[in-house]
Order: sequence, then structure tokens, then C-alpha cells
Amino acid sequence: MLYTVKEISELAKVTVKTMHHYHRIGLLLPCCVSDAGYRLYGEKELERLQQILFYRELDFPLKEIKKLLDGEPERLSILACQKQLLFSRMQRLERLVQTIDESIRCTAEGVMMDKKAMFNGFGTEQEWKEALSEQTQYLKAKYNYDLIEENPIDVASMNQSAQDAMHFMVRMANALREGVRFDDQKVQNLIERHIHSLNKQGHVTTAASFAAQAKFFLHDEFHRNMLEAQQTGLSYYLYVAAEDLATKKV
Amino acid sequence: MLYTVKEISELAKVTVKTMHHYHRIGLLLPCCVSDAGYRLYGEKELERLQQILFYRELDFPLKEIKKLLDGEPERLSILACQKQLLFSRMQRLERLVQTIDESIRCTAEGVMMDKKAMFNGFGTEQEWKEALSEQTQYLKAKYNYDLIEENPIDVASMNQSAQDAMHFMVRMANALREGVRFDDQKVQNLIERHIHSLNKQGHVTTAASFAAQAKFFLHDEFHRNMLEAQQTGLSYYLYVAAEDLATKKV
DNA sequence: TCTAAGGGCTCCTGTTAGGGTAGAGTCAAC
DNA sequence: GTTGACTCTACCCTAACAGGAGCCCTTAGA
Repeated sequence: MLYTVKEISELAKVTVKTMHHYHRIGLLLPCCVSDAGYRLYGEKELERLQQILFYRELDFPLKEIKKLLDGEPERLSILACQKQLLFSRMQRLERLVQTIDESIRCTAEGVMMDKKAMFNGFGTEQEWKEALSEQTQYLKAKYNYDLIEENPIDVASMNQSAQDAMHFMVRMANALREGVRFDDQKVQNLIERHIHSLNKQGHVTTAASFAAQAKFFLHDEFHRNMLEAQQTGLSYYLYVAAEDLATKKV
Repeated sequence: MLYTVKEISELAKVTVKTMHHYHRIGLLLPCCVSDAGYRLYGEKELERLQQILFYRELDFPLKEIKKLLDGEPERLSILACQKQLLFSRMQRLERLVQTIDESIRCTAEGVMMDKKAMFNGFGTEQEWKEALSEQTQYLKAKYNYDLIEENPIDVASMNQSAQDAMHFMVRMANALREGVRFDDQKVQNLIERHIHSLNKQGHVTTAASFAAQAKFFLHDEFHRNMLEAQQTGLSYYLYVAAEDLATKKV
């Protein structure tokens, strides 16, 4: 599949002029040129354009983008690096928001703001960027493999919990609200008693399997929402407490 | 108190050239000029320069900045508007990070990525900015007063890392309240960015060590209470999310 | 088969936001 | 009263495109 300049420009939301420009400076060459001299781009070029745009977003000069892309052909490490750079850009913006908040406060109160604090977050990123850009090697070594592999959510297929867990949950929620530690004896007893009652009702459950179930609740949208609706943080509290009990019981 | 170009340039981290330029185009005039023709700036000019830099950060052309600042002399409404703009810029960056994540996944799996999805988040902000910039009136009416009242915590007295940590916790608490999954990309990114920032500040931290730290918070009365005071369940949420990130990173 | 609309190409000039020197005047301290 | 840091204007330079002129290519429809 080949794309004309127009098609590319619509896909990537750049102007045709930009495509011409990138061709002229050798940043992004068309994969072939038609008899009539039309530029035609393929998948590879699309990928490269994407990288270019990420770097451009971060205000890298085109010359440097070219150097970086020509020097490092590994798409994955480039992407990982770009992600880090986007992160630090976001942090910079967060810093700026803090500065704005400070300014708003001072202006509202009529207080004079600290002159230096007025410009917090403005100059710093450039230095960071350079530092990071030089550290590409380091980042690559550190993050490349880390960031790549994805996890398939290992959903332990558990049977449905009984409806009378309601009572148990209410007590757990109360404990959470009252600030009772997850490893407090009261909480542990609560869980043990609940497990006991589950077994009585025919649901064979151990501390470990209960912990697994709690973990499942974390992943399962329905159960998690149900618990969180009852009390914010309940699903996480339950999981941590159950996990703790299970490890102690081994 | 009057400042020379050099002093200003060091305070605001801009070059003297920039100051000259802003003078020439009438964007930022010195409050007075010495006999020898030296530019001298006062507090008012510092404030205006701050506004200029905020707008510049958002890629507003200088002409438009001039129009905006000359048209709207109310500092508070300008700041409130700029804050909104910074937020939407951050959202855009978040979308770009999502796009990167998608790209990383597809590249790692060798799957061909949807061509349009490859460029998600690139072109859109400009339109937003224009829309927002036109809506200044609206934003002013809607946000001006909302945004002003600040939390009583004395932000100024906190050091950078404490501010970062607070900011991070606030966002985590929001995520928890809003029912965002612990393994949602947004939360994961939040943590990654926080780790990133910790490392920047000299605290060498990995996903694993951060998870260990979160675990320690669970056990430590003081930290747990602090987190739970901020939002019920936060310490558990933080731990589960951190643990999840760490296991993914192995 | 002709034609008009819509792309596309090159070449040239224009714009924005400054950067880099030069050459000369100025300030502040020892 | 001289030295070194600072400042001024003036002029030219650069990056990353944008706009337009003038001309070519392609393809759907009469």
C-alpha cells in the first residue's frame, strides 16, 4: 500500500508543505517516486513519520531528529525513549501548573510572589532533555525490555461468591473506614470466619483461594465496582488483607 | 525595585535577545529607560513576562499573546485560562503516551497498527486551543472563581520533591475515587512518572523498590494513616497498583 | 475523446522567533 | 582611572515551514 502526500498529510495531520520540506532536508524520503515525479510513501515511512512527530512534539530540531532516527533504527527503543521524554514534558507542565496555582493564590491575596518562584518550571526542561537525550543508551538498557512485554491479565476463574457476603463486606468496609490495619487481628478473624462460613455453605475455600478470589475481584469490573460503590478502596483493602492472611497461613 | 535585562533574563530563564525582541515588537516594554538607554523593568513587567512565557509554552504566536494580554488586563482570569490550557495540553500528552503504548505493543507483537491510531493525539490540540481561546469569556465566567480557592496547605514552603509527592497522591486519590482500575494505563503512567521524578531528584527508585515502599507504607502506622486520611483506601490502592506495575516490569 | 477539477511538482519569496557577531558606549569596583 | 562585566544599536543569519506562481498529471464524466 502506497500513499500520496495528500493521504499522508490527512492521516498524520501534517501539511503537504511539511512533507515537501522533510523530503528536501532528507528527513523523510518517499519510498519511491512515480514517473510523474509524485512522492509515494509506504508503511516504513509512516512509522518514521510517527517518530518524527513525537520528537517534534518535544521540540527537537529536525536535524537532531534525523540524527537520532538514522543512528538508532530500533523502533522499540526509540518509542521507549520517547515515552520517557513525554513523561518529563508532562512533569514540566505539572510544575507549571503549580506555578500558576501559586500565582493565582498570591494575586488573589494581593501578596507579592517570590520572584524566582514566578518562573519555576520554565527553563529547566531543556537541560533535562539534553541529559536524557545523551542518556539514550542508558535508558535503552534500562527501559527497553522493561517496557515491552505486556501482561495478559491472568484471570483466575473463580466461582461466584455467595450473596450473604454482604454482611462480611459491611464489616470490612467499617474496618477500613475506621482505619483498622489490614493485618489487625480483628480483620483477620473477620476473614477467617467468612471463609469458614463459605465452607459450611458448600463453597470450598482456603485462605489462599480466598486471596485469589479477592485478586479476581480487583480485576473484574463488576465485582470491583460493587465493592468500590460500597466503600472507596474496599476492594484493595480486602485484597491486601486476604493476601496477608494467606501468606501467614502457609 | 528595578531589574536590568540580565537580571530579568536570569530570573525568568530567557535570553537577553528575547528581551530585546519583545521590546522591539512591543510585547514587553521596559517600565523606563536609563539615560544611557538601558532597559529597566519593574514588578508589573515581571508579571507580564510570566504571562507571556505561559502562553509561549503553549505555542501561542507572540502577536496573539500581545493581543490577549492587551485585551484582558485581569491577571486572575488570564491565569485561570492559562491553567485550563495547560491542562488540555497535558491531556494531549496523555493521549500521545497512549498512542506510544499502542505502538510499543504492536511493534513488540509484530502486528500492524491501525494507520489512523498511529497518529492519535497529534493534530487535534490546535483546534482545542482555538476553541478555548475563543471561549475565554466562558472560561472566565465558569472557572475564575472556582479555580481561585486553593487548599490551605502552604505550597510555597514545601520543597520540590514534597510537592511532587503530594501532587502524585492527589492524582492517585482522584483515580481511586473515580473508580479507575489499579492496572489502568493512566494509573500506571502516573506511577511511572512519579518514579521517574523520584529518580530525577536523586532518589534511585525502580518499579520494584517503589512497590516495596508502598508495602512498607501499609505496615507503617504513620504513613498509612497519612494516606488513609487523605482518602480512605488510598494506601491499599497505591500498594496494589505499584505491585502490579512492578510485576509487569520484571 | 475532450475537459474540468483536483492533485502534484519546482522555484521563489515571506514569516516567526529569535541567535551571532561587531563596534561602541556605560557602570562599578579596585 | 582603568579593567572587566554589562548594555546598546545595527546588520545579517537560521529553522521550519507557509503562500503563491506557473506548469504538469490524472481521472471521472459529458
